[in-house]
Amino acid sequence: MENKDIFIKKLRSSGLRPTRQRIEICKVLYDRKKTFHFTINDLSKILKKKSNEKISLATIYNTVCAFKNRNYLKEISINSSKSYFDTNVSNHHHFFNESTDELIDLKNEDVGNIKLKKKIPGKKIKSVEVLVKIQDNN
Amino acid sequence: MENKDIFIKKLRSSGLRPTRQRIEICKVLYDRKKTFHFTINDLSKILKKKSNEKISLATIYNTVCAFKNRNYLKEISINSSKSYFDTNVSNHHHFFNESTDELIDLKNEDVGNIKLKKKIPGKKIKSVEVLVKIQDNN
DNA sequence: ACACTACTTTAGAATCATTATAAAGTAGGT
DNA sequence: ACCTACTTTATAATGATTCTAAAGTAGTGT
Ligand SMILES: [Mn+2]
Ligand SMILES: [Mn+2]
Ligand SMILES: [Zn+2]
Ligand SMILES: [Zn+2]
Repeated sequence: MENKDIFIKKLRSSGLRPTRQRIEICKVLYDRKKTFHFTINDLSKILKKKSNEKISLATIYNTVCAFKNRNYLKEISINSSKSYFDTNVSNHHHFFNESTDELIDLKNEDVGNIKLKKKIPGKKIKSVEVLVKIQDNN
Repeated sequence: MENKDIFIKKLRSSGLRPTRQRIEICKVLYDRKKTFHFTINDLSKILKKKSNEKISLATIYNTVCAFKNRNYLKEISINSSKSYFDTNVSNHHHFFNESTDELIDLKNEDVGNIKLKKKIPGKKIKSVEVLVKIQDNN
């Protein structure tokens, strides 16, 4: 399991000791090929299924928050009821399927280049992101 | 006060009786020239100052929610901690000033036309909105 | 104007996501 | 092995939002 070493590095560089629980969290987050979009509740349920450890919500929040601060995870705000996180930390755009509450990455090339014609003096731009809300054709 | 009649119509068409409290809420929301972006807490504080009535949070939530359902208000999700509402109910884009937690409208013409090159079969697009996060120059 | 009924207001409780607390457990250095 | 700082976890606290139910009010009809 060479990935484990990568996870340990991720944890250490986030200021966290590599513990059993945190390694399990890393496996769910990063042991996959595609981008993972999730809520804390999603992550918690997956951990309950896939891992033998019981991992408390406090530990999950703690680890996710540290990864977010270290820019190993990105937070996405879609609606007020809960927070989404994204293993794709680059600036990018999203579809949000309101029928399934599912987030889907949009590649930057799938969205024409966005040129802002308005500037605000004394302010710098931190990000420009597009959210496309979609629904099932009923 | 001809505006009062407009407020009464808004309320009735939202399925609400025009009460003292709801008229006060309407005044704060709609008796202004520019778009108003607010949180429930903002609105509550303004009502405490500008109005002699004491208006409970329950009434504020109730009224705002009815206006949102009737499309007299639009909800904007910026971060997970609280919900913003907008008296500009058209599809439009925003600056969000992270230094002040302030929302600012961007006109559609201030953002180049956005052409999506990716479609998702069986889904229809409900909205395409851009959020530009800005911060004070240090 | 009076009465009736359905809708409204409100204080307070309930809920839910998230954060904080603090006691018991563990990792890493010596 | 020992020490100490960091971690885990159950549990409590918080804060936004929603719910409840009792007291108040608006609209309708008389
Ligand atoms: Mn989910
Ligand atoms: Mn505000
Ligand atoms: Zn993404
Ligand atoms: Zn707006």
